[in-house]
Amino acid sequence: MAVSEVTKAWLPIGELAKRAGMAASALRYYEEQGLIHGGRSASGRRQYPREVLRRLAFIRAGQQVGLSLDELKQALASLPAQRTPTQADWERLARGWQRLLNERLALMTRLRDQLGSCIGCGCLSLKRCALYNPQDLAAELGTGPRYWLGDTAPKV
Amino acid sequence: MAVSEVTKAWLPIGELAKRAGMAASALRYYEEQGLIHGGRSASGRRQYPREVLRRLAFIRAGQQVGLSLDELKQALASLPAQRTPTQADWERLARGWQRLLNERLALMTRLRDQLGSCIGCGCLSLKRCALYNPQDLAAELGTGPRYWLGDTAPKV
DNA sequence: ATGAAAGTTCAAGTGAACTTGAGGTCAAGC
DNA sequence: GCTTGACCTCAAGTTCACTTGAACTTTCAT
Repeated sequence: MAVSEVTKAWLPIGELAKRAGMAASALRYYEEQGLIHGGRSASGRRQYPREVLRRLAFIRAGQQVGLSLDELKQALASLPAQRTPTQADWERLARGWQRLLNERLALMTRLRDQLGSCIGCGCLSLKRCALYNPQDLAAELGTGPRYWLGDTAPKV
Repeated sequence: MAVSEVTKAWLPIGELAKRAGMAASALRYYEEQGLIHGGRSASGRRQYPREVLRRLAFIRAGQQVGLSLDELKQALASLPAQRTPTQADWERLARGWQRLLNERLALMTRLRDQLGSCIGCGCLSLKRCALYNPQDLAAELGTGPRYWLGDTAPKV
């Protein structure tokens, strides 16, 4: 019989790290933070089901659009705890996410379009200037990561 | 004669902070980091020309799209040192920036569009999956801030 | 049987972007 | 003239998302 029986396919952390393109230390950190979960072998080594790869992909992509690990954790928490998430589960997640992505896209687009007419203009129309009045857009971001926007809103 | 002569309009740090919607401590930090510059009063207090407001707007907006202070500093360094930047100067900056914004927009758009068909699908086509293969897009981001993408690329 | 490779825990370090606090100075209004 | 508030410096603290290192164990190939 071949080396893999029915390929139970528990992934040790190093293997998972390689497949996900992340450092093992990061995965340990994620587990510690409750973003991913796995079992242990008899000798205490971490073992992950393949499903975790999808979680990691979700996490990575989420980070790319500026979500914090905490936000990602919230999102992932809505997945079923012990049964393997179905396609429908993931799609529900993705949908909520697309809304956020769309918002962020709108923010950036608006920023881009106003830049040319705004940044060099002397900004006579402060009321509608994306640069001087980012707070209305920023409000949507809520308690997100600091680097998306500081929490101080202009009083101007 | 009114209270403001020709309105020399040096802004003390508190005033600038209020107008920019940022904390004074942040402005001190920016100055320390060389992103903004100002003079001092006889008694050693910081004084900023109004032009600095524009720099701050630029900085804030840049942060919103994920640029680091270091990148912003580079961009701002291309402004004329002591003469007040002209409209043309700012527009040149804005143009280079729009390119970057466009790239980032493309990344996010692609991410959004692939999410629905990707995240719940089992991802048979790993080769063209935005979730599993973000590194080609990420490459453009260069040495940017960490939160845009870690530096590890998947080997998958 | 042995040594490398891969795993473990736990504490501490890193870098970005600030904030906070202590201790002190200066200017303006009453 | 005195208090209040805005400002100063400098050092240290904070959060996020990890990484690094030390000390130790387990697994695997030869």
